[in-house]
Amino acid sequence: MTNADVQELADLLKALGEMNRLSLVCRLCDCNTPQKAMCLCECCNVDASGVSRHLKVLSQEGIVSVEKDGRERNYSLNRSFVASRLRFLADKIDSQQEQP
Amino acid sequence: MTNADVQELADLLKALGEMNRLSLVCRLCDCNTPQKAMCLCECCNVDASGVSRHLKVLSQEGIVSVEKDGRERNYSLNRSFVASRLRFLADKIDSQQEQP
DNA sequence: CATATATTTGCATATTTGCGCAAATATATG
DNA sequence: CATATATTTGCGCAAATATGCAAATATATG
Repeated sequence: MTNADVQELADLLKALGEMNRLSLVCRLCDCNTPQKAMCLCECCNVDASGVSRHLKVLSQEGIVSVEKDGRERNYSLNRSFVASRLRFLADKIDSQQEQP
Repeated sequence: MTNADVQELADLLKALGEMNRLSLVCRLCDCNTPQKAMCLCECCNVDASGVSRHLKVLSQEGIVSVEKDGRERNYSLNRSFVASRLRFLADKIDSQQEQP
């Protein structure tokens, strides 16, 4: 695992490791259709601009996808991407190591 | 998933979501025996006090365990705990939701 | 006991981060 | 075009975070 790989994974975990962002992710997790940002405001304790910024972070990390629809944005969770990265780390972590 | 559950998970991810801390975790990941803090210094770009602080954060989140041995501390990764938390989130994320 | 080694802690500092508010932008609709 | 709605962005601020250095602490060893 290269240094860059570790950095990339750390960035992903950092994006997920904030209460309001993780709340957004959990909210999207429970939806099977893309959600408008306004609608997502309800699940965390910040105003619209804060939600916008959090969603931008999640989007930059590839955690959510955005779909433009008129003046609205529809967000959806990139389930397989996020789950696979988490499992990748989980697998690495609990695989037994050989004796050196 | 309660609000407190989300917060707890976010705290764990935040602890993992920092380059030097994740490097420490990866390092411990590749060892099957507890490692001394001094030895762990090599894998990240901070001095001993920085490593000490990072390990403290990891320890507080239950990510690593400490074992006192004279003037040294031996750290080991709590593999099953960390892996299970990551898989818990992965499972939640990529499980398909029912139509509402 | 004196000294060396391992680790932690206090302190200062630089940087990052999350936030709200107001303004800007984009787009729909009358 | 005027107005309403959705979202983003600039700005300032307070709190959190990461870091190094030096001092403190703990413990081993001569």
